[in-house]
Amino acid sequence: MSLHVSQHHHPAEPLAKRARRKEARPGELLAAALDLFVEKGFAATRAEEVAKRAGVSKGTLFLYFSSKEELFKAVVRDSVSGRYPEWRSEIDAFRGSTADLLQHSMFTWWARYGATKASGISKLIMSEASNFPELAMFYQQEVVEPGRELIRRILQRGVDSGEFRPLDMRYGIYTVLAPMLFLLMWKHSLGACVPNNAPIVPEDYIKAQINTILQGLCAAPVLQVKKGHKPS
Amino acid sequence: MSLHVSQHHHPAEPLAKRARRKEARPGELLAAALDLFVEKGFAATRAEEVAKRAGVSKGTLFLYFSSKEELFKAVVRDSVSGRYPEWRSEIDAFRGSTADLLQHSMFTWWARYGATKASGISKLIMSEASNFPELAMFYQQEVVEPGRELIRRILQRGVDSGEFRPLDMRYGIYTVLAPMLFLLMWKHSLGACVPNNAPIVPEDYIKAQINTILQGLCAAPVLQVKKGHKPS
DNA sequence: TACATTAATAACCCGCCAGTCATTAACTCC
DNA sequence: GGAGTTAATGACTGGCGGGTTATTAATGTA
Repeated sequence: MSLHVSQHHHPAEPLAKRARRKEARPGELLAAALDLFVEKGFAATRAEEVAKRAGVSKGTLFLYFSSKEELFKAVVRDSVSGRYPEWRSEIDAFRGSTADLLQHSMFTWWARYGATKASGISKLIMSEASNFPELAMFYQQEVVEPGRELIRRILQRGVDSGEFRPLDMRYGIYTVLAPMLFLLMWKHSLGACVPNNAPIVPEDYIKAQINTILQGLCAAPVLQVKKGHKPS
Repeated sequence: MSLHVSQHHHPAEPLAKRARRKEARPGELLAAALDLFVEKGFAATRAEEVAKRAGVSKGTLFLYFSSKEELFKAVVRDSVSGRYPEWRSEIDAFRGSTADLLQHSMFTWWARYGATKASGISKLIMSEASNFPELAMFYQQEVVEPGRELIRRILQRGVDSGEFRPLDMRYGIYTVLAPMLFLLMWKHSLGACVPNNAPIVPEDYIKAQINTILQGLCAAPVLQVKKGHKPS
C-alpha cells in the first residue's frame, strides 16, 4: 500500500458526516477495495460496499475512480506492481551463491507478498481472467511479465556462473513460478475453506520445493558440492 | 458425463419445436452447463444461455433444476467421474523404472484429463471454492484426496526401490502436483485469454518439469536448504 | 457576513437477469 | 377423435447494482 491510508482523525474532533478530505480518500478507497476484492472477487464486490467501508458514499467513489475496472487497476498498481523496482535492486545487490539467492527470493516473496492480503489479487485474476480480458491483459503486462523477467534474471545468473545447468528459459522459469503460484492459489481456494488434516505449512512447503528445485537445476552432482556446503 | 447426452434425433424426423423429451433434458442441460461454466465461470453464466445451448427455454431449465446453484452442483457431481480406479491399476501394473512411471503418468494425466474440457471443473472449483464451501469440501474428498494418494503411491515406489531419495511425503507430492495443477490453472485463465508471444506448450512444459523433478528427486548428494532461514 | 468554490451526498436511472406463471401444445389412453 | 395429463414455453417481475446528477454543505476569501 503505497498511499497513506490511515490519517485517522484526532478522537477529540469526531468525524464530521461530510468531512472534506480530498487527499485521504483515494488511499482509503484503495484499501477498502483491496479488502473486498480479495474477499469476494471482482464481479461479486459491490461498488457501494467499497464506498461504505471507506466511510464514504458511492458517488464519492466514482468521483475518484471513473469505473469499477479503473478502481481495480489502481488497486493492482498500488499493491502489486509497485514493488518490482525494490525487488529487482535487491536481487542485483545480492552477494552470494545463486542457490542462496533463489532460496532467499522465494522465502522473501512469500513473506512480503504471498502471505499478505495483496496476494489475493493474483488468485482473483486467475479466477476471473476469462470474464475480464482487459483486466487480465493489464495484469499480464504489469505483473506477470515483470515477474517472469525477475525469475529469468535469477536463473540466468546461476547458468552464467556455472552453478546451474543450461536451461531453456521459456520453461525453466516455471520451475520456480509454478510451485509458488500453486501455493498462492491453494491458500486462497481449497486451503482456505476446507478443514484439512494435512494442511500446507507454507514455509515447509517452500523448503521442500527448494530442495527439489535446487537439486534439479544444479549442474552435475560432482560440481554442486561447494565449499561451505556439506553433501547431506 | 455419466448421463447420456446425445440421443440425437434421426435426421429424417427433424426436431419439433416443443418436443417432449423428459428423459434427455437433464443430461443435455448438464452438458450445456458444463460447457458454459467452464468457459465463463459460475456467476457470469446466464441461465438462459445454458437453456439455449441445450435447445430449450429458460423455463424448462428451472423445471429440472430448482436454481442455478443446484444446477452447478449437479454439473460437478456429474462430471467428477471415477477415473481413479483405472489409473490406479495402471500404475500398479507398470513394469519399468519409477522415473519412467512418473513421466508416463504425468503425460497420461494431461492427455486424458488436463487437456480435456473436464479439467475446467478443477479450475472452476479452485476459483469458486470460497463461494461454495460445501462443494469445495465435496471436491476435496472425491478428487483431491484420491489424487494425492496416487502420487504418494508412485513416489513411495521410487523411494522403496532406492531410485528416489527419502521424501517427506506430506510435501513431496506437491513436487508433482503443483506443476501439473499450475499448468491446468494457467490453461484456463491467463493462458486462455491473453495473446502471448511465449505461450506454454503443455507437452514441452511437462517435459521441462520432468527433467527438473527427476533430477531433483533422484538419490544423489543434495544441496540443503539452510537451517534456520528467516523470511524477512 | 457575504460570496465563490468544490467535496460529498442521496436520490435517481436504466439495463440486466434469476426465477415465476398463465398459457400452449405434445403425448396417452380409450 | 376427444379428453386428460403434463412437458414446454415466453412474457413478465422484482430486485440488484453500475454509473449519473442535482443538490447540499464545508472551506476559503474578503
